[in-house]
Amino acid sequence: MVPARPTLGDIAEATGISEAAVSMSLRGLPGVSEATRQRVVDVAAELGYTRNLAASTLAANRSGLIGVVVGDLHNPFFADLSDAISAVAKASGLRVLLGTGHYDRRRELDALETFRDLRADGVIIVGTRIGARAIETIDAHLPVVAAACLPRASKLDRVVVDDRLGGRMATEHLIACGHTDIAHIHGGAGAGGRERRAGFRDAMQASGLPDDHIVGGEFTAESGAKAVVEFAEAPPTAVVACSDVVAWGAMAELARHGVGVPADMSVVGYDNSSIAAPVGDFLTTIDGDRATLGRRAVELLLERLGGRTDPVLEVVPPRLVIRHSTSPMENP
Amino acid sequence: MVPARPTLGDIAEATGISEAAVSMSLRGLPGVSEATRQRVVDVAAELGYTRNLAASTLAANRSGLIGVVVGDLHNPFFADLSDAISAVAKASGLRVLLGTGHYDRRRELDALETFRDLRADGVIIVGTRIGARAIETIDAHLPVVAAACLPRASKLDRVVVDDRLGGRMATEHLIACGHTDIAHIHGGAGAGGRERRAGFRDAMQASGLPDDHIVGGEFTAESGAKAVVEFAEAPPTAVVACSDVVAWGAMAELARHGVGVPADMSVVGYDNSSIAAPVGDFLTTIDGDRATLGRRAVELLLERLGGRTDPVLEVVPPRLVIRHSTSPMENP
DNA sequence: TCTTGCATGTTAAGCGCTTAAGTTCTAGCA
DNA sequence: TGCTAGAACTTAAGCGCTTAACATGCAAGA
Repeated sequence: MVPARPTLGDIAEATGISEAAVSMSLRGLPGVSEATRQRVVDVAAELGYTRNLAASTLAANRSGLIGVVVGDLHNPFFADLSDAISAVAKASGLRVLLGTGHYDRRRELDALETFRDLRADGVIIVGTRIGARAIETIDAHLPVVAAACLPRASKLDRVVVDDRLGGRMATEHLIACGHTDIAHIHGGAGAGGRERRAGFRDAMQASGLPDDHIVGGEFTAESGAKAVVEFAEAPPTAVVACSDVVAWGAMAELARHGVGVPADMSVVGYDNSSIAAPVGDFLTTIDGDRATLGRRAVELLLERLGGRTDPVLEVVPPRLVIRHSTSPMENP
Repeated sequence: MVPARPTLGDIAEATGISEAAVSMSLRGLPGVSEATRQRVVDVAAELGYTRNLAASTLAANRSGLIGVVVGDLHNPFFADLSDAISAVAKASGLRVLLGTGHYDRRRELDALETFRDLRADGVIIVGTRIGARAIETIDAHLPVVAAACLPRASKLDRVVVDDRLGGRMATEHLIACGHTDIAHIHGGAGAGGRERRAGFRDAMQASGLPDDHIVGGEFTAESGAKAVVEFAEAPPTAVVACSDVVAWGAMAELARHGVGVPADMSVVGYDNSSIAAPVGDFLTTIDGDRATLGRRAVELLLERLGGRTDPVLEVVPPRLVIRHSTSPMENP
């Protein structure tokens, strides 16, 4: 363990070339002949050289690292987003490390501070609950981009999904299918819950339909199941759920009552999460476009590193994914 | 952004104390009077000092960082395990960073190498598919502990759940409930799949029951759903799934077909993951004891750092968690 | 009164790298 | 032939910290 890892100096000695030239060779900088570079690379491989990131960070004042602080690893939406971020960052030659806090503000902040201390080039926070003040303190040191969350730190770059639009799109899809009696299972104060509900209302009002058939209250499957029970007396013909999980809970309950989806009732979910997978290619849902979200987050970070200073708020439109849980209203 | 962060030197100047003394003060080392320490701490706070981890890592040849390489963020078992690791490590004064590869060997290796280059004090790999050779190369530089996966690198410390026992426990529970027609939805070559299946067979054989009703093949919800379709012709009365996700997929499909759980069919999952939450306090499952797994992984790492050199393989027994997805067989 | 010893510092070297500012040396050109 | 430009390096300073080795002053024991 730790058997004196070779350094640039060792390579320099072995090749008879100066440390500086070795460094330049290894990093592919101009100013070294191709023959020399090749020799250096060969010797480095032979010696099992690995560059010391601590040393190069210190010397160059750049680490080539970006940190991602994820609020909750269990949320598949965030997991997808982190994956997207990693992929894009890697393409830009940056390495990505994750920190997590499992919704514990203190631990989230720890992660953020670790990245700051590490001299990461920048940080992307994903669905965290860190306070605006704490973020601004960090942002003074290294650029912070918020993805899928909206801290009230005005000077930050932020990328979010337009959940209100998403709620509207889901509802409009059902209206276009001919449904008029549509209920919404809402998610209360959870992430995007309010906006999605507002979108539902927008769509219903725009079509002159009643917008007050709203039940539920949480982002859980139970909430979905309970909602179904609640409107058992006077069931709507279609439902907009605030998330796929909720939709799934509702559908499970409907199945138990012998209500077929979409035959007897159409259901739209939200998130296009992998949680929709159990129901196969089944659930019509709203896709939050994690790929775009992740890509833009990295791009905004790169722009900041490139010198931009004015904050950007970017709203990514969601996408309606029509599958098989919704169907046109049959004319009676 | 990056407005010349204060250094130890700045604090030294501001307090009129040497850099060395400032360093010792900030780290709480002996050799400095309490009065001086307090003064240093105050001035540091006032100046907004944050320690440069790159510099201290370089100088001390220790980073206080441990890396966790997670195979798949979407697997809630791994997410839980990472959480457990973070918590324990933090209690030992170590900071934890995550790297992920989303089951891409190359990207997993990238993460591992990043930690090596960062001079992390050690690495815990969680359910990754990195090859044994690659791991041993890294292990030569910094201690690597494998959790919930069994790379064939013999010199490594490893902590695993006794999945064979777990599979047996799940099956025995159903047998104890009076079931005799029990199927297993297996997970193929995925982590623990083989062992869980072997455990299923152990239990069935021990009770003289047929052990060949095995379907499925992957650790996905789809696989679970497909399995249900596969045995639609001659459904068993109980099912042992190789994971909660798979059980969940199966149950979703069962629900669609109007098959009640546990009324018409008992289902046991595996992992006791938070994914069991959508189904509330519902899914009977095998608990892999992530807390113990995570704690032991960190402890083994600390022991390595403390000087132990002989490899350890630790097997943690699982626990049966009886909930409401299984019920005694009704006598016909 | 003269050591000892401890508490409280200080000095200085150095961790492994990057980079600005030289130094050679060769080739091209008038 | 002499001059210059560029290619291909080398030198040396320094990034911000840690740490071993050394200094200093003061209380206590002989």
